[in-house]
Amino acid sequence: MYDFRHAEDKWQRFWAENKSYKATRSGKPKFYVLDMFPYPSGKGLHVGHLKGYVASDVVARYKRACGFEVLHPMGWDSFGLPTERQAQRENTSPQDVTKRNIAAFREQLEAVALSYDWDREIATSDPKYYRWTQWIFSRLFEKGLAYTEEVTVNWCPAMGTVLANEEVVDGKYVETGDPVERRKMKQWMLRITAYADRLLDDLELVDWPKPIKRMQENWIGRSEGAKIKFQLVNDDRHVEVFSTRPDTIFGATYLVLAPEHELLDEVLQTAGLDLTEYVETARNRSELDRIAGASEEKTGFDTSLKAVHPVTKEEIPIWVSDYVLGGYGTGAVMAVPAHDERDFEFARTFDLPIPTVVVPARLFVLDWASKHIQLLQERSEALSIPFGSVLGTLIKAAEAHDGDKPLTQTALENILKDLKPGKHDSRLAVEALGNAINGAEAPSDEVFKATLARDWFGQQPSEAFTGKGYTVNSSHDTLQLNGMWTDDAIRSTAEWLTDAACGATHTNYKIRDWLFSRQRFWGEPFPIVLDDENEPHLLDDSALPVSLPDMDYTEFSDENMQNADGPVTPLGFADDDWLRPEINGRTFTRETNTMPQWAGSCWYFLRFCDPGNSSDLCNKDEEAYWMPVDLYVGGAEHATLHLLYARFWHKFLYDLGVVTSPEPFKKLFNQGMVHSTSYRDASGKYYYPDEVTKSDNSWSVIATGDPVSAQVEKMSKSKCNGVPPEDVISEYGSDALRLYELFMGPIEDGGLWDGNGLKGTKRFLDRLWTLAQNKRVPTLPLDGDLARHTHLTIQSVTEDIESFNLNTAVSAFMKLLNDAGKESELPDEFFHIFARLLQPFAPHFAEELWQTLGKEGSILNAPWPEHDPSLCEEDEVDVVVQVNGKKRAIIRIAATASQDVAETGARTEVPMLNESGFTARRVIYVPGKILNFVV
RNA sequence: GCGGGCGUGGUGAAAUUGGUAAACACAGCGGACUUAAAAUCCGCCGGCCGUUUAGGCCUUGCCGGUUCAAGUCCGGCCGUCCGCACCA
Repeated sequence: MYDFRHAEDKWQRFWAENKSYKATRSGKPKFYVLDMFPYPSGKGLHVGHLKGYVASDVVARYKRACGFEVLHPMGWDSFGLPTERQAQRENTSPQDVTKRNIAAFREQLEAVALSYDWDREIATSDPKYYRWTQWIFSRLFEKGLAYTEEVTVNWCPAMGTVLANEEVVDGKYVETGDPVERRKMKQWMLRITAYADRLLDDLELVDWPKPIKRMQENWIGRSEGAKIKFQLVNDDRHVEVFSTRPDTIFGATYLVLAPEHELLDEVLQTAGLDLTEYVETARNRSELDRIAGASEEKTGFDTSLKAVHPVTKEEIPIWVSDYVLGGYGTGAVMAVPAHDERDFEFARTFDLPIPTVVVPARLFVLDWASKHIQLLQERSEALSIPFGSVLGTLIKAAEAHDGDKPLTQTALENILKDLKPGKHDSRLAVEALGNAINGAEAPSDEVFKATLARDWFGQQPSEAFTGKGYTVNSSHDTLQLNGMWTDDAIRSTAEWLTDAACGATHTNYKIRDWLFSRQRFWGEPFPIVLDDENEPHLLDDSALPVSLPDMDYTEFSDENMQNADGPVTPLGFADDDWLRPEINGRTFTRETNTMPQWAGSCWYFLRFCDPGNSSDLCNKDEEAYWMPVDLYVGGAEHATLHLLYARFWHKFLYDLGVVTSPEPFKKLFNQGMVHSTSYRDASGKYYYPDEVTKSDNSWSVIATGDPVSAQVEKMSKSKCNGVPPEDVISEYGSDALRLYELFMGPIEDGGLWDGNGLKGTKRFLDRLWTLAQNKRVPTLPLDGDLARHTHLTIQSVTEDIESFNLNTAVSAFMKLLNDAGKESELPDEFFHIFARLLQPFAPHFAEELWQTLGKEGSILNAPWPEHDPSLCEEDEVDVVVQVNGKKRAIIRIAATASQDVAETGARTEVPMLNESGFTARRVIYVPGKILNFVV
């Protein structure tokens, strides 16, 4: 039996003593494999966290064996609120808590034999590290990308701090679920919006999962449109609106202001009570309330202000409604009820007119058809289907064919030509048109006109049409849009607006600037001091790092953090020695906010290239050699947080010339969340698996007999379903754990943790070990089927690692072992290859096996095996014989056999092929795969 | 509501990218070894029909299409998960 405890002790010590994973800049090609570094919480790691770490470790080890210089580092994202809270609870300092948690985390990671270069270990809370975080902030400040502003912020009372937009989902703090309020406060902001375009466009440069890219695109939310000015009646001021559809300007029958709109401030002084109350309530509404209101009926008030329509010069009313957001665009919209769902609802609610100015392409088809009735009728007769069906199918096909582009006459003619009975699913269109046009008879021109009129002009539309189409009802003296396709109408309108000096094209973004300050202690202090007027001054670089002061942390009780004037920051309690520095004879007050947790992780991958540098954040040569990160592995939950922030800072550093690549992470992989069964009683209290028992299909608590429900949930300590790796390792060993983490399923799928599954991977190692002890014959050559299977395994495992399909790599090992188990003697060569293939997956085992084979030194020095293609080829192959696609037999013939040979072979196996009257209409032969007789 | 993904045995999952569906493993069942249990080894293991055998039919959420051939491609449903959400 393989003694995993002995092997783990021995080899972990060996690797540490020999610094086996040390990365040094060399002449070799480099490969940078990075894991998202963890936040060292007091709860420790569970097996779910390890899945991505093990997977990236396999790649790191494989790349080393392939001759790459591999950088595979690990560190700690160690600033953060939970540590601060833990320190309060334990009456100690965040520094002490951090130190302890890091030690515990590192011990857990080392037990899994992750091949990190520990000499490069960093922690974001180390002053030697955050000195450079502050340095980057200083550069941002100098370039005007960091600024303070009185803004409406997401204030989280439970956390006692403000939060970034990215940290708030559904009006709650994404980490804890605590509600978030809106509050006006002066805060530090980073101008990420200045990089919006590049953050969006450069997504093309990286090999990332599509969902993550899509999430970033949506978050940045670029939309092209125009800003349009509406002059106020009897007033020289104007309201500016943003619209992505300036082409619908003739359909704009009123304006709507957001409750936050500044024009209202004055109106409110004379307005009636109802309006005032509405605006005040909306302005103070919490995020949660506002979201809840989205599904309700639209509300609003007429402000009694009037604006002049820029084209028609008609007077239109100005309303206020909370469906218009103060923070997006200009905080005001021109309402086009016929072509915007929200405006439509609003107009319905308040009984405002809904004039149509765009009609869908369908109309064009009808219009064209009305002029080509002859042609349609011919097709109708040729296909012997009703005229209404031909037309309906034509419309359906035209829309499906090119829904977003204008239809051309040629396109319609082609579609008509391609029509076959039943070829297109046209039920809906046929139904509608069949009724309208009345069956097989070709309708008259009048019928068409009547149909068009009824559908688009005659009555109020039943819903907003928001797609592209043809512009109608949109011509006035100087601007004629009638008949234009939407894209052209947008262009024409924009030109007109520019000429008339009442608007211009404009690109708008959903992304806002990044709120960059927090009212917490355990974060990076800003390199900023404030003068008596509260104006910020940047400290000289020589003053860095601005270290956190020693403080009595127990003072940070929740009561102390609040007072009548609002929140107080912990650093505000620091002694004057720290808080009130004297610079050039003048006394300043330090900025007492700290940076958010995301700051440190924005650039840590750079520091790993040169972690000890005290004169630079990273040496230029080191950066140029190692960067960018070739493979980055971590959870998808950072899609619009860390991954966006880090790209922003990286681009800024690129502009400064500090880094040489525009994007930091070339290839990204998301590991899925591991789930396991959790047990919860009626009150919501969770129990550990060993506290509950199952009888008759229901679960109950052993101690009390209370019933509990069992469900599958994300693995986490708080749900008592997080499995600690040390428990698994002591029973099955580190290598069996590693193999199981990978064997569970694809990396990105997460999967369900099944303790029994570990038996399989442990059994695999034990059986291989036994084979090596009992059946090894050193002089035996590796040949025949075993040689073929072995080399095929080299090939498939290599491909699997390259494409990150590690679950199938493990199963390839098992198949090879099952095959080898049938032999009575096995050559050394077989084990040599097996050990090297296994090294990235089961490193302790591979070392131990290598040594058993009499090899000198560590297997880490052995090169990755290469497969011999000539050994992989087979002389004879299985070919499936089918009749009409149905499997009838499998024949074994020469791989190079001709079709004649194959057919002869098939006839001896499948009697029905020889029956009189059997004639194949066609025979399809795919050598090595299939022989199909079609009758 | 919008965007994206996913749906295959009792379970986790494979399937050379259109060519033998269910590899590999877990669980289960039967057997060997053992005083016994564990461990280990051997066999069976999608469904239906067939007493065993031989064999046959069906099967990748549902309906339809393309193809000699569909888990894979196309269209439409249903279910599920994730992200965004009154973004003009």
